[in-house]
Amino acid sequence: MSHTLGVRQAQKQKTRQALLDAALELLAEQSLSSLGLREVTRAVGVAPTAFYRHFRCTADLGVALVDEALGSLHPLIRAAVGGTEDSDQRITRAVELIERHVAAHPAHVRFIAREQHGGVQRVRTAIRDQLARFTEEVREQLAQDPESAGWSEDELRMLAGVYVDQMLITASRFLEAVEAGAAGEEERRRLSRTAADQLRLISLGRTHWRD
Amino acid sequence: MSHTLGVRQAQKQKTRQALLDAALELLAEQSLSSLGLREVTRAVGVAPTAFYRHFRCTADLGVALVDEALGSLHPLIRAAVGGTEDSDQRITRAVELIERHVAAHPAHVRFIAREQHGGVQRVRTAIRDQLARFTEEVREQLAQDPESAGWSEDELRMLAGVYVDQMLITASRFLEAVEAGAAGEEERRRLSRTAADQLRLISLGRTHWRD
DNA sequence: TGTACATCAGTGAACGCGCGTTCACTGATGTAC
DNA sequence: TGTACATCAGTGAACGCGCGTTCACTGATGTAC
Repeated sequence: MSHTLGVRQAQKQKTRQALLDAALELLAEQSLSSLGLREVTRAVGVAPTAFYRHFRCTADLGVALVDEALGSLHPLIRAAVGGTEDSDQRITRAVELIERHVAAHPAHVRFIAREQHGGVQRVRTAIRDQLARFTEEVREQLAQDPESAGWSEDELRMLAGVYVDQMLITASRFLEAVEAGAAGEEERRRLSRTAADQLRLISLGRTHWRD
Repeated sequence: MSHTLGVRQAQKQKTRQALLDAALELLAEQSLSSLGLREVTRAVGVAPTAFYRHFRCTADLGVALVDEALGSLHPLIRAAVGGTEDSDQRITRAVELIERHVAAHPAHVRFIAREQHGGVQRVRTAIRDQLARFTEEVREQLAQDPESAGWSEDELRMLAGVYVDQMLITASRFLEAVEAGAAGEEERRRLSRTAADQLRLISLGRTHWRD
């Protein structure tokens, strides 16, 4: 008979999520360092003071948004990098996964792109740490590939870094096209091709690294 | 007998530059979308209303900062990409140029990294346009290289894009190490090596693109 | 099951403060004669 | 060179406004017996 949460806890979580959602929406048009606590509570429809029941300040809320945006992304990273098809198929699939993720979660992608170098130190740090984890995971995936024979750990990390950087740049480019709606459709196709070519270029460099 | 400016114009320019400098310094700790006009004038030591003699709003000041930060960078880009030495020497030189530029103008680099995806549309657009110009310039330089025989214009632009993206990422990584001061010196050396390896990887891909 | 008490998410009034913007101004610089 | 007038960068007072934070509160939910 495990009522998992209780009415009070459930309601609290709901309000907290409403604050996160409202903040994310407001952050489409501004940076976290200018986001006001009152703006967020006003958008949700609660008193300003209710904010303090969930976060100490907007920077704390920002860190929670980083977890929400990137914490659940690890499976997608593995899916994008892993796989047993040939190189070209993997690249096509990776670009598609990125495009779909951006279309499904544009606000999260924008938040990460914006706050990665944004004005709130703790949020920057949280993002950098998560991206470093992604790089490690990609490195591990690459290490399992027969093509990585003879590569040092540092070299694999360097390669993984290029892939992660490239995926983030591709995501933020897709974002602009997604925001343009139907008008950006051709741009999206063009971006897909360019992104795939750029990944191919990097993979080619990888193949010949040990020449 | 050409007194180039006149006392009044010269004084105005001086104040304008002081506003730009003060804003850039304040933007070390926050984003443009939260920068206040009064903060800037207070830092300079003029009345808040003096601001309006130079800019209509902080977004306008931001666009002026983009020009200051990127407008003068075109010669450096050419120097970094061009040259007749062999590939490895060019890469080493390019990474050195980036590192020196970041050390000489850390605030400018941070501003561009931060506002590239920041909360002020017109500033984002100004940065994107300048970066697109860089990509075109790099493409033109690459086109002159014998190694580019058989490459289409789009392929060269794709390659130029990878180089520009990579240089920007490298610059923003150096920035973190530069901010750490003496403590970041080893990190800077590590970054130099990684950045050079990443450029080598891309150049290798380039060499084998037409295989 | 019912009762008495504890917890705590959300309220609403109040505060002092800094913001962007307006306006009429001052006085040094520039210009016409 | 001197004079009379125009320009305009910077001033300082004033405004209404929304901000973050404090505090004592309310009333639904949770808990102990």
